[in-house]
Amino acid sequence: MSESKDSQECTLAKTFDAQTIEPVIAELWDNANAFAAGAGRVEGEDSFTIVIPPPNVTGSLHIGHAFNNTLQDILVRFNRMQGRDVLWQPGMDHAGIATQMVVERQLIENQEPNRHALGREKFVEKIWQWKEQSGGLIFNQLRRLGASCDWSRERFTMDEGLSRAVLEVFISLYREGLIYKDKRLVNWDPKLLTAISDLEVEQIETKGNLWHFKYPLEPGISYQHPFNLDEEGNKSDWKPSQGEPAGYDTRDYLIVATTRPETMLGDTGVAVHPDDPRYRDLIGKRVILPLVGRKMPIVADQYPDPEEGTGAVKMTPAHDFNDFDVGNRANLRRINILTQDGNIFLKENNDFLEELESTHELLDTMSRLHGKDRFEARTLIVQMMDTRELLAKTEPHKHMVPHGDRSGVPIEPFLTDQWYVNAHELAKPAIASVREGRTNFVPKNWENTYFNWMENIQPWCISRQLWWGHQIPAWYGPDGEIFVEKTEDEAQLAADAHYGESVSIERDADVLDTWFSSALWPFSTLGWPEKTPELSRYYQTDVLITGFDIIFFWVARMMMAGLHFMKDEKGTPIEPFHTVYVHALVRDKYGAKMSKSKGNVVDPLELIDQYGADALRFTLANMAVQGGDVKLDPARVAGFRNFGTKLWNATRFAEMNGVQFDPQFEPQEAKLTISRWILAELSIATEEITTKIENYRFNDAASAVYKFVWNHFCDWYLELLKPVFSGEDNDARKESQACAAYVLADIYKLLHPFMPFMSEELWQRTATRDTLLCHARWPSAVSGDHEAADEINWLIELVGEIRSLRAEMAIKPSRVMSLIVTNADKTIIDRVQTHDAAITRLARLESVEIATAAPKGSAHIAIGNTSYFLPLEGIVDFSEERSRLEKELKKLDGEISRLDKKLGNERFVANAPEQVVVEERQKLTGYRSQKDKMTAALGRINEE
RNA sequence: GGGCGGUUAGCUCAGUUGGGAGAGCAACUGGUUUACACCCAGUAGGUCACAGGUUCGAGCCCUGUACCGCCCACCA
Repeated sequence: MSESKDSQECTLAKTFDAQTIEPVIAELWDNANAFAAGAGRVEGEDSFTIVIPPPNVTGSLHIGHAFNNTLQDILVRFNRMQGRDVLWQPGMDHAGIATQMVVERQLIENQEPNRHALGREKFVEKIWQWKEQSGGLIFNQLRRLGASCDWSRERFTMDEGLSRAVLEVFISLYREGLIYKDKRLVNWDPKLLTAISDLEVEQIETKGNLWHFKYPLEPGISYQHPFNLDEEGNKSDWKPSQGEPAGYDTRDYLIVATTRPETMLGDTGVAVHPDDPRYRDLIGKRVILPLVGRKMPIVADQYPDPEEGTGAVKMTPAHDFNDFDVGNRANLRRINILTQDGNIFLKENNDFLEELESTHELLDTMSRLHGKDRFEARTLIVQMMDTRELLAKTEPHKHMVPHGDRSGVPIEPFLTDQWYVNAHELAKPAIASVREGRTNFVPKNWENTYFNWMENIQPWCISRQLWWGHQIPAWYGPDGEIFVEKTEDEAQLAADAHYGESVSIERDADVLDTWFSSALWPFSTLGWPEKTPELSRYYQTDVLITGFDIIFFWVARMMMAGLHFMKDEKGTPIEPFHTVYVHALVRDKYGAKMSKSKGNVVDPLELIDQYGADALRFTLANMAVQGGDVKLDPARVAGFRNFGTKLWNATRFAEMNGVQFDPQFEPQEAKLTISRWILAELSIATEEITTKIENYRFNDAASAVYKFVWNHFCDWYLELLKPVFSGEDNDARKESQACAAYVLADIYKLLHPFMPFMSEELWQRTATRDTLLCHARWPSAVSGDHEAADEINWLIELVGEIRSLRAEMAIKPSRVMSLIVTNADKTIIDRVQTHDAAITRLARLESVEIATAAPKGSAHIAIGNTSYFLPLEGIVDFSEERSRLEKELKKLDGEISRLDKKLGNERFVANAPEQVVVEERQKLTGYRSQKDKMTAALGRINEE
């Protein structure tokens, strides 16, 4: 190549080496402090804030994080390029149970003393040490993904500042009566030895049995129990809905059913429905609890369903949530017969022993069952009941058993003192905000889920019997009086004042549920309760991006906390965010949930190693369809890596042809049709990408970039430029070089939110830039140029038709031939002349000639009113062309008759919008003219 | 039991206000052309789950059915 054509050596490698370059770019951003809040902003622009869903301090990056953070980063980078004052607030969650478990496990592995041996203070110290050394791994991984958080503002839920916020919130809510202490049943985890909230309980379907036990009535009491007879004359159960029973048995016992025999030791009654005719006369009478000998009342309650089971239900108020409620209404005793770790507890259990006679049977029961594990006790009790002929029936039974989501063991409803938040009260404004559109869910249907939960919300149990977390700021006086204060000193003062003397107080040992501090995240991270500049600038945050699995855990609670504590000058509550974008969970390529046990986990870091962060991000963005699951097939990541390579090579090609950024270039002044065309296409793409990101249509935005780069820019624009670059027209070449550079620069910008590394690298390498790409101004769309578009679209269609025809006719690619154009008007003649070089090159022709008559022995193409012929004589068999034309004609006939019918339908013409009718008419005219030409061509072939 | 979502090409999925269905991958045919084989050109492939209804017109709206998935729920 000669110097005069500005050609130069290419400085880019053949492919983008993500492994090497991504870290370099990351460092470039780091050194420039490129993601600090407000970096790159334009004076006067609004702020844009996202708080990261804080990952667990124990966590490492899984594919869900990668997805979630990719979407956040797209929005953040997009807004930063819009010139907004952007803050992406990063941070981590102390993750109470999870972290404590990790460190405890580590102690075991290192054969160090366990936490009880260490004591609370030392153990917590160990966790802090662990956090400093091993915690927060995930942040480096997020950096590798390209997450543009303001890392200098990293927060931790156990930070001093955030802990102050927790303290403030707890104390305020306590003083307002919205936090209180209560003794009621909680979900108790017998393995982790702590209470957990309803949300941390997972219902798992389990195969079990329904055991039917006979509970004898007090001596001397009996009743008539109805029965039915089946066809074979056997007795069967009778239900109140079945009319008259076949007969009655005299019974001196009741039959109750249970899935949990081990809890019967804590039974304190039997409940029946007040209207159940079978038991009406027994209400107020007593039964005797087998194995124990406790005399328990038969009580009436609405809870038992006469149509279910036997209609009589044993009551264990201390070990079952329903029974607890019934017990409250019927005034039944609560007897706890389990220890914290789920063993039977009878000896020296005063609740249990109260009112019992010390019979031989009781002593036997106690010696056989005391201290036994709850499941072992279940088997034993069934055996003991069977031995006494009190086991009426054993039915296999599938039911949902609550399990602790962390420990995986069945949870135990357990009677303890715990702290609760009055969620019902706090939920009211949170519901109203969404109801009234001040906070919006995207997609909107998640609002139903939100309402459904919020409207049925239960008191939130916030105390945990753990050591890692925010210790509850409550102290107890000698008689149990509670003093909630910020510090021990203040509590001491309050206590002394209360008692009128100096007393010793003791702090509540429990810590708060981790989600309690997470609920404050959107304002605690900004410095609240201090009135910081950040708080006023960045709160309310803009959009929260999260998976649907934590709407309840987190979104709902942030709404409650934010609305309660954040107010404007007029005292109007401010929502923590105006939009909640809820994305799907990432599943494997078969749609199954990823889990370690299934072995189908896709490790995002492996994908990054293999294909680069950009490729992974682009894949995830492409799959972020609103509503659907995301099924990730690693093969797709390879495909999008290829997309990156394509652009990389397009840049290489441009560079090799002297394409250089020219600040003088004004797109409005472009003269060449191809320039005006690609600029118009660029504008359309810009408009679409912008709108789609603004509407959280990440997949549409990504595919719009993809299409523009690959199908418009590479497939056509660069191909069309090849003859220009090698041609003699210096002005045309110069404009093309400047125009290509201009378009490329915009491509880098448009691509940047999706593929930040490669786009930044190309941006930096293709010109001397006065800014980082991540701070460059987002392009704006300008109006299109229809004339140029028509012309190039004609060109594309023509070349496409010729290519198809050549392939169908099996004409060798190496064979060049002429194209004969007939029936061309001035416009077409001009176009043919202008694009002669491009057409011959792209369609592999020798020349393009204007003629007045169709040449002999040629294949025919009709576009608009013009005919194009490829001479085939001596090249192919004409029967090929004949059958091709016949096939085309058949297709056209189909279309024509369809349109004829449609347009012949008066009601269509009358009712359809004017524009649709016009379009259909135009289509019909087009097909007809094409048909005419095809018919003529066929006629010629048949003559020859 | 309640609620939500899905069913479109061999596979994975798009299809935003109703005007005869698209992409990527896979398949098939061909290809050393000023970048790119992680490429280029071309081809084939669909009763849009089923049945009704509304409409001039339905993948899209309505009703029902079947199958699949998820969430919530106190069935002893």
